[in-house]
Amino acid sequence: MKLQFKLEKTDSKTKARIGVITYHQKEYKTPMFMPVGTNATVKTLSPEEIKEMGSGIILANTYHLWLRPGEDIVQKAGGLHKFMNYDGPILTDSGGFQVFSLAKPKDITEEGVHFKNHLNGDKLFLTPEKSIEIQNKLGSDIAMSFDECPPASASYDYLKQSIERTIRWAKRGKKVHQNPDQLLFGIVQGGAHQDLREYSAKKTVEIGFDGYSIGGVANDHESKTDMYNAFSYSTQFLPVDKIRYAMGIGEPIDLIEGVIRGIDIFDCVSPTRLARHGHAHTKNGDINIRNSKYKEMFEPIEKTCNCYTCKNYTLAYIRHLITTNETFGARLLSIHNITFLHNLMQEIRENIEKGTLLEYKEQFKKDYYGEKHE
RNA sequence: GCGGUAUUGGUGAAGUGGUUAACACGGCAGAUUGUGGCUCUGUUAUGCAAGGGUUCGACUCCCUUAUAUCGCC
Repeated sequence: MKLQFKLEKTDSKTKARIGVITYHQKEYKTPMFMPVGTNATVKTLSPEEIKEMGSGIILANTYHLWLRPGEDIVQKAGGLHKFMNYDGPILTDSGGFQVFSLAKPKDITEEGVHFKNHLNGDKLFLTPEKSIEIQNKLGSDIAMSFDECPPASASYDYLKQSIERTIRWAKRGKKVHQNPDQLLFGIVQGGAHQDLREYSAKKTVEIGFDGYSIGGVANDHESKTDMYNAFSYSTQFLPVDKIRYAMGIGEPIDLIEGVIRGIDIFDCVSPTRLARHGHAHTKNGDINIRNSKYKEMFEPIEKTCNCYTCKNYTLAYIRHLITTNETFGARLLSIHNITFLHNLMQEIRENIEKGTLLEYKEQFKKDYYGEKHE
């Protein structure tokens, strides 16, 4: 049963959109934030908790599941949903980002990418066809094209030839894609260059995908301006009736700016990673719960927050769990951080409905960064 | 009671007459955007048990005291 997307509303003042994803009789609104579950689990959280937080799509990682337990085992289990007991929609990354982080430019060939298994150093070879085959077997609802994800600081010439190759890889991947219940998304690259983003977007749309991703952002300490421009340069050439997905974006302000530039869905490791490192999102900025000032604060992270963590646990207790390296602390903070982003997206949707998204953004920034910011 | 040995940050400790007392852990603080629960960065003893002495200069040598510990009567 394929996941469906329907565009419901477009903001008159910005490029923001509201849409509905239908999946097995359930509806999920966009703009949406997707938690990341690399190894077929959103780290420390159960599927019940994920659903209770209001998550829709979650992300799993092709590269990691390819290595362990292997796509054949997941297939034997009946696919990712059954394997991990999650009946909501699942999106799989293509492994392209691991190429970016594990391979050297010289290991990237026309045929595919040679790189080392990060677990044991074994030589690996991933191709567009292999990536799609793995994702077909995993049985995710949305598969990603296998792309190269060059850093934004790469030279114009490198980006240009990389985009050309990613487009050829996208065609190869689409050709072998054969899971009728699975959508396949193409990926737009091009760094911060307007013409390259335009070219990449148009060529990718020409191939024809079920949705489109913006890749190559927030991977190289590039400026916020460059990131936001990359969104704008890309989305303007994408079909309005298809999902636009900004890969790896999760800072609250980036979500708002992304939505304003026409993005529908985002994924990011940040809420769960920050949680493991003891950080919590709040309306008034992120906090490091290890800070000694929380030692005796017997109150929730945010009094107004409706999440399980804030309804039941105090800063002092969570700080204690984090400093003693107890996994329950990471779990409580993960619940809070993911809920925070889901609530943020809901407020974004409400403000698109009301036509007040830009005002909302200004207020959010004031609260989050303080009066002094900008 | 007599004799030996020891005492350096919150902790384990290095140093041995010569500029700012090594290193590690911990603490404090920061980083983290298509996940290696990893990692990285900064900071953390105005002082070497206490007091006195020798010396140009002492954590380092000497004396006294305190404490710990071992052995002997």
